[in-house]
Formats: sequence, C-alpha cells, structure tokens
Amino acid sequence: MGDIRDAKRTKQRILDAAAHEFSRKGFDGTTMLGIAQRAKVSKQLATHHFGTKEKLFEQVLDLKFRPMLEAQQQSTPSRAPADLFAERFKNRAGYVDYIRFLTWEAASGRRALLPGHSARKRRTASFGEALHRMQKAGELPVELDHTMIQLAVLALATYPVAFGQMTRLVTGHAPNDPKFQRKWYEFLRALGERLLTVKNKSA
Amino acid sequence: MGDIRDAKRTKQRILDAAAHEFSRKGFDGTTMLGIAQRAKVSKQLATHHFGTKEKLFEQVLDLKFRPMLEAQQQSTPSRAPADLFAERFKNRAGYVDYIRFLTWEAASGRRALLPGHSARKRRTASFGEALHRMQKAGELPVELDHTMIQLAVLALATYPVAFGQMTRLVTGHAPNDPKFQRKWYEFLRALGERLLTVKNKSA
DNA sequence: GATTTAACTTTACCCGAGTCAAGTTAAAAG
DNA sequence: CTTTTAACTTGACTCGGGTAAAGTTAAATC
Repeated sequence: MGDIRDAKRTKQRILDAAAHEFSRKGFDGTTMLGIAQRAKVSKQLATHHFGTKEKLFEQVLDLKFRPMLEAQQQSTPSRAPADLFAERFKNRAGYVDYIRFLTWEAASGRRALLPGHSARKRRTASFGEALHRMQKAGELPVELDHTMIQLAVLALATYPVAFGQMTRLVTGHAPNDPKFQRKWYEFLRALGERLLTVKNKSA
Repeated sequence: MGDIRDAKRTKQRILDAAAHEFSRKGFDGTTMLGIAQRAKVSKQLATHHFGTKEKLFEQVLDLKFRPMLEAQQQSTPSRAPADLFAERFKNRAGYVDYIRFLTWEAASGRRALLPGHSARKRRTASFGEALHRMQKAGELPVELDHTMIQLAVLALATYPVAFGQMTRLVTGHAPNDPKFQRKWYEFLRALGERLLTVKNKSA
C-alpha cells in the first residue's frame, strides 16, 4: 500500500475517508476495513492512530462539524423577522452532511450523540432569547410561544433534507434540486410573512 | 425455555419482540439473539419460522405497519382547512414507532425501505389532489403551491417526534410529553389559521 | 399406545467485525 | 553508515453475528 510515512497527511486521509463512510452509511454500517481501503491504508493503522472506532467517529464529528457549528453561530436572526424560516432553510441546505448526522442521532434515539452538545445548547438558547426579545420589541406576535416558533423553524428547515424520500414523494423533486429549493424558499417566505407579521401593530 | 408448541402464538411473540427491538435499535442494532431472548425462544427458532433476518424485518414492517397505513387512509382532509397541520400532528403523534421507522428509512438514505411504497405513493397523491381541489374551491390560498403545503404539513407533524433530541433542546419537553403536545397542537392551529386563511375571500 | 408430524433446542460452523502483538521498512539523527 | 524512532503492515485472536444441520420433545393421528 502507499507507504509514504507522512503521519499528518495519512491521518487526514483516514479522517476524510471515515467522514465519507460514516456520513453515508452511519456508524454501524461503516467498517474499519472500508475506511482503511478508501484511505489506502491497512485497517490496523486507523486503529493505531485513532484508538478505537468510536474515538475515530468522535474525531470525525469534531473536526468535520465543529467549524460548521461555529459558523452557524450567526444563528441569531439578523434578517427581517418574516424571513426567519426561509433564511434558516437556506443556511441548513448547505450542510447536508450535518443534517445526515443529526438524522442518525435522531434515529439512534440517543440524547446527545454529536459532540459540542453544550455549544448547541447555548446556541439554541441564545436563538430562543433573540426571538423572545423580538417579541417584546413588537417584531413578532406575542400570541405565539417563541419556543414553538423556534421548533417550527428547525422543522421546516431540516425536514425536507432529512426526509428526502418524502420530499421526492410529495413534490417530485429531490431535496437538493435547485428548483425545489427555490420553491421551498419562496414558500417559507410566504409562510413567515403570514405567520410572523404582527397584527394590530399600532393598537 | 417455554416449549408450548403453539406455532401461531410463538410466531406472534417473535414478531412482537422483533418489532420492539427493531423499532428501538434499528436494523443493524438489532440482533437475532436479542429478539429471541425477548420472545423467550432460541434464536434459531426465529430463523426457522421467518427465514433470514431481513425477511423477519419485512414481516415486521408488513404486519405492524400495513394496518396503520391503511388506517391513515383517511388522510384526506376532513376537518376545517385551517386545522390541517394540527390534525395531522395529532394523528402522527400516535404512531411513534412508525415515525421511528421513517427516520431510519431517511437515515439509511434508501428511497424505499418501508413496504407498501405504492400505497404510500397513492395516499400522498390523493392528499395532494385534495389540497388542490380545496384551492380551486377557494378554501385554500392559491398563491401557495399545494405540494409545498403538503410537505410543510408532514414536516411539522413529523419533525418534533422524529428529532426528539431537538424538541427537548428547544422546548425543554419530551415530544411525548402531553404538555408539549398540547402546546404544539395549539401552535399548529394558529399557524394553520394564519397561513391557510384565504385573503379577499369575496374579492 | 405406536407412529408420524411439527415445534422447538442444541451443537456446530463460518464469517466479518474490531483489536492486540509482533514484525518490517522508511526516514531522521548522530 | 549505524542507530533510533516513528510509520506502517502482517498475522493472529476473540467475540458476536447469522445460519445450517442434526437432535429432541410434545402433540396429533391412526
């Protein structure tokens, strides 16, 4: 096999291969051999570098998604309130792999499979508080529970990508089809408009 | 072990056990031994009755979910248009196991893991047509693409249950918490009201 | 009550998974 | 050029998975 003796690059290759396999086949569906072959390495080398399979998995999650999570830090809504849904979807649609992991986390039934749980928690909380502030500022209807709004935002941004089979079934388009994305984006704008517009603003 | 020589009951016990295991641990996570032990049977008996693990899985899906799918045949909206979202959620919330399987299907990335695919297809189509008819009858806003509405209905009905970890994170409640379900139901009613009410009905 | 049939269990096997321990080879250091 | 160190590979092992075949026991049939 490729015997280049460059640990750094090799580890990176293994990491990439692992990310590829894991994100496509899930934890159980992925084998160390598969990862190794993709990385053009003996399967034992992966173990040698990363310890166990679980640890490798964690490493993958960490290195691959931590930046993404940090980048999403700008989840504090900056746009117009009515565009909340649409913008969140636009953002999410770029992180298909992340959604796939979220879906596995959901399917696995565990409470916190993904790392950076506390970061997620903080981010979620701050987003919630932002919504709350917007309500008090009269930019969002106070009749709606802001945690429910938040959940709806997530649902509408995530579901079509996560449940691709359903999107295909219902709309006839794949979730990554630009045509679908445009239509869904427009729909979410309309939805945001109708749902989040404050009635009797001056009353 | 229990040696009762009642094939019918035994098969049913195995089926129940399998449904329990599969729906909690997924296909890969489930072992024949686990199923057998739960059914108080040797693991080989399961194979003897059902052939292979895959076949058992299919049987479980078939026997457990076909009735449920048929029951959902009444997915043609009968309620007031504005209650579309809320009612669908209420319906879905009763089928937690089914949602779990859907989530696996989604996570697996396959297009049609669940059986009765054609039935699902038909049901989906008829629901879509119903929405379309309602639009033409002036009961739903025509500005919104009805396939998008349909997808939103699914998203809002399914997501909180499927992504339980997120629901917990955002709302602080478990998805099966009655308190949450009530609040979400109310939210969806409001959402339906605001989104689906036809403007300028008499114009 | 003997025989047949079907419901189960036991034993055994293969395979592929992850992992451990020992070798081998390349590069760096002196 | 030798030594050392680190990067890898090879071989071997265990464990748990699913499955096939043979053995056993209960119930049905005559």
